[in-house]
Order: sequence, then structure tokens, then C-alpha cells
Amino acid sequence: MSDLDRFESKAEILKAMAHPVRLLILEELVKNPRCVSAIHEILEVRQPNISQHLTILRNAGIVGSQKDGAYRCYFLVSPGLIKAIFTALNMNWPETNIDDVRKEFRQALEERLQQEQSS
Amino acid sequence: MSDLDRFESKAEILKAMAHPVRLLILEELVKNPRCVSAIHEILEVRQPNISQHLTILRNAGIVGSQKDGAYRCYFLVSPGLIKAIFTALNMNWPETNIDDVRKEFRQALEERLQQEQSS
DNA sequence: ATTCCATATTCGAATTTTTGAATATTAAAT
DNA sequence: ATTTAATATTCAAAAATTCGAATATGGAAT
Repeated sequence: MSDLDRFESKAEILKAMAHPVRLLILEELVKNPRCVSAIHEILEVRQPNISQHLTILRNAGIVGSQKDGAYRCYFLVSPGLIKAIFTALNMNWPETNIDDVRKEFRQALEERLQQEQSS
Repeated sequence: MSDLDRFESKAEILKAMAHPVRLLILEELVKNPRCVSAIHEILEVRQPNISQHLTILRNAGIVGSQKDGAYRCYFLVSPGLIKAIFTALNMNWPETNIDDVRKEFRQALEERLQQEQSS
């Protein structure tokens, strides 16, 4: 497994989430499973487009679906994952102090130069 | 602020992260600030392409940079956010049980139908 | 001054994403 | 059987992404 392959599937998940409409859908599904028309009601987006976005989420393994009569119920496959990402995005994270960076960087740079010499 | 606008900037962050090369870069920056050539060494990708990916991360506000002589040091603006997302992606989350979903869905569906009647 | 090293930018082609429009499918209701 | 409601699919055009190739910039070293 190459180094890049390790991130293939994670990039897929993030890419599938990386759209405002799909985030809104996911926010709703965090609360409850929902059918398409319920999602349609809270989103000024045409129904076929919602189905298209749901297909993207399904193909990424983020949502699953289950038929119930004429309705189709969508739900989160791993609610914990989605909740954790939402929580992370909603948090007020401290930002890096630029002076700390400079020290760390110098150190990392020196390490790299030493390795270069020893090879 | 429309409902969709609430997710505009979060989608931007996720989109910027949603690429294997950029995830690998971020994984490295979680450990230490790094210059472009250090990143280049651990990634079989041409240097201009790495700069392009770094530009995407910078435009999304995910990384910052600081000149140091001929080098340019890249670092995470909010390391906590990136770490939290990595942690979430690396966890082994339990998956939804389909039978639980059915109950929840029925309930949500009924709520929706009642609201419809009352309006 | 010139060369070398680190990094950035520009351009263009290939690919992918996005969305509306139209249409199809399937189950429920009459 | 038709109609209606819920959802999905297909197609096409516009927009955005990706990445290599070539080139540019700017600092360091000789």
C-alpha cells in the first residue's frame, strides 16, 4: 500500500461531505432518519438534485437507505463519524502562534539537514 | 444568512482537505512545520504540484506559511481541527443497526405527517 | 555576476463535478 | 385502470478541479 493509497478512501469521504447541500442533508440526518421529501422541505433545492446528492453520499458509504412503501428512508451509516466531524468544524479552535512555529520549524529543518549529511 | 450559507465555509474546508496528496501533507504538518522540499521528499509528486496543493490549503485557511531564507515554512493554522478530523476518520465507528433505523424513521415520518395536517 | 537551490506561477488539456430539464419508475389511492 | 405521489435516472452544458510542462522569482553561494 503506497502512502497515497492510505488516504484514498478518507479523501472520498471528505469529498462526498464537501458540499453545502450535502452538509445540510447530513445535519438533518444526524437528528433523525429522513425520507427525500422531508429533506426537500428544508432545502430550497429541486428534488432530483437532492436525489443526486443522496446518491453521492450513498456511494461514499456515508448514508444508507431503506424502502418504506413509497418512501425511501435515508440514514447515517456511521453517525459517530459524522457527528465528530461536525463537532470539530463547529469548535472554536485556537490558532497557531507564529513565533512557536518558527522555533519548531528551525528544529525540523536542522534535523532534515543532518539526515541529508548522514546519507 | 440562508441555511445553505451556514455550510459554505465548512464545505470549503472539507473540500480543501479532500485529496490524498493534501491529506498526506496535512498528516506531515500535524507532526511538524515543514518546508516544501521536506514535503517533497516524502511524496512522489512533482514540486510545482505540491506548491499548487499548498496554495489550495492556504486559500482555505488551513495552513499558513512563513518565509525563512530561501525556504518557506508551512504550518497548520488550527492544528486541533485537523487532528480532530484525522482522529474521527481513523476511528472504528459502530455502524447503524437497520432495525433501529426503521423505528426512528416511522416516528419521524409520523411527526412530519402531523405537522402537515396542522398547517 | 553567475549559478544554484527553493519555491511559485501560468497555461492548457483532460477529467470531474454540478445542476437543471426531462423523463422514468414504483407504490398508493381513487 | 388511471391518477397521483415519492423518488430515481439520464442527458447535456457550464463550471471547477487536477496536473504536467514550462517558466518565473528570489535568496544563497561561489
